[in-house]
Amino acid sequence: MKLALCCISNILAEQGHKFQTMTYTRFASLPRDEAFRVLSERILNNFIVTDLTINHCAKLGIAGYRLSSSLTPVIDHPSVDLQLEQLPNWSDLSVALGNIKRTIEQTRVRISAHPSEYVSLTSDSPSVISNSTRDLVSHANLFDRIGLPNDYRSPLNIHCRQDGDAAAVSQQFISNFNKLPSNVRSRLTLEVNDNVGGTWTVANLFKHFFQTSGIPVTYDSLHRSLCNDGSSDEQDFFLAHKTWPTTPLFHYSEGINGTRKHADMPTSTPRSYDTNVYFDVELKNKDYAILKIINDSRQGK
DNA sequence: ACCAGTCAAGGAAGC
DNA sequence: GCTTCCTTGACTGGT
Repeated sequence: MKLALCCISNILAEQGHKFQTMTYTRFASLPRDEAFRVLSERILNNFIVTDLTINHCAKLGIAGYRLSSSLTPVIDHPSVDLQLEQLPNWSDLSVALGNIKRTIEQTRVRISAHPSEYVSLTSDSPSVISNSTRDLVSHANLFDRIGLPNDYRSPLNIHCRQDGDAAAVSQQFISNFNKLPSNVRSRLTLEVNDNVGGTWTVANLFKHFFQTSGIPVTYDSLHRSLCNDGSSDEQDFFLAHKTWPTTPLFHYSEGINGTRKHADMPTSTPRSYDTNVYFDVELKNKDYAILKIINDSRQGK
């Protein structure tokens, strides 16, 4: 069983290596040159922190890393829609991307991403679909820039958040999915939802997305416990497991007092049922939580 | 230096 | 139907 860090290393953050962001509102309020200067410096910082974080994972024995989905703020906003090449520090950004690519090649840390929960491929609103498409394409293009495989070894994992008639909702999803560029389609996976009594259990994802379209199902221990149709954890784990043509990338998290709110630290360890699997660890203390799981499992707890 | 409010998104859930 | 909630951490502006 291999563990993966989600977005932020708390250890590096304490050392001052933090991601930066910028809102569209702020960007639009500044004079153009100033806005571009601040934005491009923050994006460069984010690429540098990403490179540091992947190296950090490798050093700690953390086998995977989920990229932050806020590495390149503002540029994907519908009113901005910029390419990285159009930023004033593109040559520096290009070097930083090359460094990330080399780090991934050297460390062999498995890279993934989990685009915003607001990405929706089932909405009736054309603007929601176009915004979601732009977001997914941006992720996939960044993946390409840093040399990630164009398949499920580097998954782009999202949810189908629309509840309702499973067949109808999935049909609408697939209709929009089919319009996506291949570098998105070949990486896209769907995760079990966390809404109680929701439509998108592992079993429904399996039936309406994997069996019809071959889309892998991302098992999540906490979401599954909240959203299931009476099936056991083991049943759902294995059902999801066989949808992956490569080693699955699943999620492990623990809720506080039975809620979906993520706990700071683990009180248990992910169950891999003796299979080969990666787990994104969605606990708030991040790498501290992962190190605890690693230490606990070494001690046979 | 610190603190509270802001930002950003789309669907769910509650009036 | 409308409002609020959900979620997150860095930014922002006022003190």
